[in-house]
Amino acid sequence: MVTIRDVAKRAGVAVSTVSKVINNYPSVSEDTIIRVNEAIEELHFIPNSVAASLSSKQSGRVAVLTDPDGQTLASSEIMMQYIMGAVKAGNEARLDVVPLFFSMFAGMQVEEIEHRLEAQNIRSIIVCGLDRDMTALTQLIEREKFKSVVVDMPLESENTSNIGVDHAQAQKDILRKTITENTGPSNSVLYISGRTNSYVTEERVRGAMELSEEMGFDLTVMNGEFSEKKAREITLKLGRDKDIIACGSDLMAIGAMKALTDMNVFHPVCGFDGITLMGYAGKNMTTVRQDFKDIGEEALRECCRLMGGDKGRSIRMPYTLMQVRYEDVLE
Amino acid sequence: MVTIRDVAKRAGVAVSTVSKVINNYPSVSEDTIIRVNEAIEELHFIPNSVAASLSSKQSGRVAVLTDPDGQTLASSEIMMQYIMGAVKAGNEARLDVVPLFFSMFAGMQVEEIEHRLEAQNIRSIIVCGLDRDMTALTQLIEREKFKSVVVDMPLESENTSNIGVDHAQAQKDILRKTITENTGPSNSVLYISGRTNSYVTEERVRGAMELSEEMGFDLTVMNGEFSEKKAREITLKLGRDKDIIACGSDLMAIGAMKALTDMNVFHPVCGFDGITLMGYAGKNMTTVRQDFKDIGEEALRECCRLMGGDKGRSIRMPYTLMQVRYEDVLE
DNA sequence: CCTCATTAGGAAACCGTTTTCTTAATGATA
DNA sequence: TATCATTAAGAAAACGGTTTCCTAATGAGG
Repeated sequence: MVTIRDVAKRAGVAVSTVSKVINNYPSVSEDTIIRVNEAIEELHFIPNSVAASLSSKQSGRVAVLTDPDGQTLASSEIMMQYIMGAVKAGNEARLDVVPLFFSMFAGMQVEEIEHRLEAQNIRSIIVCGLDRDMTALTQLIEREKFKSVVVDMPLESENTSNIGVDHAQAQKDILRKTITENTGPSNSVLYISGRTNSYVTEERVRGAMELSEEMGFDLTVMNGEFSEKKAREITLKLGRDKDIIACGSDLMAIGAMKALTDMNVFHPVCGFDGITLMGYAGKNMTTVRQDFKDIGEEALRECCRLMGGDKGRSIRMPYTLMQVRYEDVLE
Repeated sequence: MVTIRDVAKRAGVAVSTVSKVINNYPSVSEDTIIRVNEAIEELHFIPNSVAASLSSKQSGRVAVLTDPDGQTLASSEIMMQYIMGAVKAGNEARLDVVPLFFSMFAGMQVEEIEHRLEAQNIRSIIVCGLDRDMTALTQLIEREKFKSVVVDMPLESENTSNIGVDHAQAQKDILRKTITENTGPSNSVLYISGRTNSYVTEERVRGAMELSEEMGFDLTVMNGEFSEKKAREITLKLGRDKDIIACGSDLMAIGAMKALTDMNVFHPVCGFDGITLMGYAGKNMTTVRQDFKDIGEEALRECCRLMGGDKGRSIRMPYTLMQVRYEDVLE
């Protein structure tokens, strides 16, 4: 393995100088920079990230915490996107990204989790799929020992940023689109919501309710708990008499659509997320497509900013409204 | 952060002694072990894996190389399972697992990939989703600079193990089951295969052909390239006159089933993999369920063995035949 | 009782970086 | 010309472990 010493020798400078060049420190002359970079090129030197992360409290590593075991079947796809995005951005920023899963910390106190993260030189965490009732993880973020970027939870502080789409607005948009594009009476909407301990549920429900006031349609909200099965049951019971079924997640939208199909009723259904599975569920479905990979990337970049000293903030990501078609799945 | 020095002080021994206790070295007295472990407990000491991996050529880190961008939509779920399994087992073995994606190495020569891995202190790699035409990655494995565990490729050497189910046997089993459980004539099977540059395709096709000889049914093999669309097209063209459609992957099975449904034909279809998506595709489908998470776990354990000095070998993992039902998806 | 082998434990070097000090050299100012 | 900043570069001390010696103590063998 070629080390920084080899480069230093080759360039005829001290190791510290090479390090400064690598990290773009000021107070290195143009000449030296060139000489060092040549040596780096010639020797195909790549700095050892493990050593860097050990010696530097700066170049910390960042953990992506996800919960692919979590409630929904869709989560595996979504979590993978988050991870891919973060790993990709981490690669570009020369930052080690380590994937961790909620299940690893099951039953642990905050302190222990903290120790475990410290023991991996983790300085920053990205948390995806956090619910209100996950106290240990929430505490972890709030104690601010780590720079945190939380996806879809309104946490914000000196060391904590949050990121995600504007769920309320997106819900309004997709629902409005669904209503206006369908010629039926559309004055009666069944909204099947996600679990109530989830922030996105609150927001999405709020969006739906606000729109119902604005447009003056009838809105029934039922708790589908993010469960396809539950959504199915609710739809079987109440779906027939409604004009439109709106769901707080794609998975529930699928459950609802299956139920409608079984009943031989053909109301439009809209979901939320934009998972691949949607393509397989039926016709006349729309959804809000979030770009989870982009979110993962941006979350990692935000980690860098926080580690660089920036204050926590709120980041809203774009989304798109889409008509679901099986043909799209076939690429 | 509490370090090994703190523990040493507390236990009244040298750092080296603590290290020996942590790593279960011999030549430490029972007494000392107990004292040290008490100190570890009391201080809540967790060894820093970064430092360990820097100082020790032994405690290397292992990379999981996956390709979730890859051809199939299913891959995101499958790759996630591999990663989860590996991370879980890595956690237990106190080994850092770092996720990497094929796309990161696109267009690179082996040497560069090697350097990049070395620069992360990676000593062992798990490769999932490798195809015959990925020369750089194949070379990477064959140069044996790293201990490799390859999923579903028959690579084996001093430093290389392979792991996976017996694809030929599994294909025979699922096909036999599909044939015997369906009362129709069943003397004519359409087999839609995966891409030909893939080892699993060879094996699965071999299995189907062997069974066709053994049981004396008619077998037509078509190349579906692991594509749902292609499988759909093939089925539209040839499916009607067959009795059974067998596919080299679930995704293709779904494409085939959709095509049959569109044609109002109801032949049994069998796939391969056991992805969640199958539950949404239709009735009368069977598949071979692989436990990708288990494979990931076992792969990581094999990395440990290889790093411990064991020679490479071949590991066959169990699989199950299953009837696909939407109800199962609803758990 | 002396020698030799064996064992328990410690001191110190090392892994490959970063970072903090120093020092030397340069140029500006008085 | 003497003084003081300022800048470029190097030496050395971290970072938190592992590992390689080395020493002291113990017990066995003669």
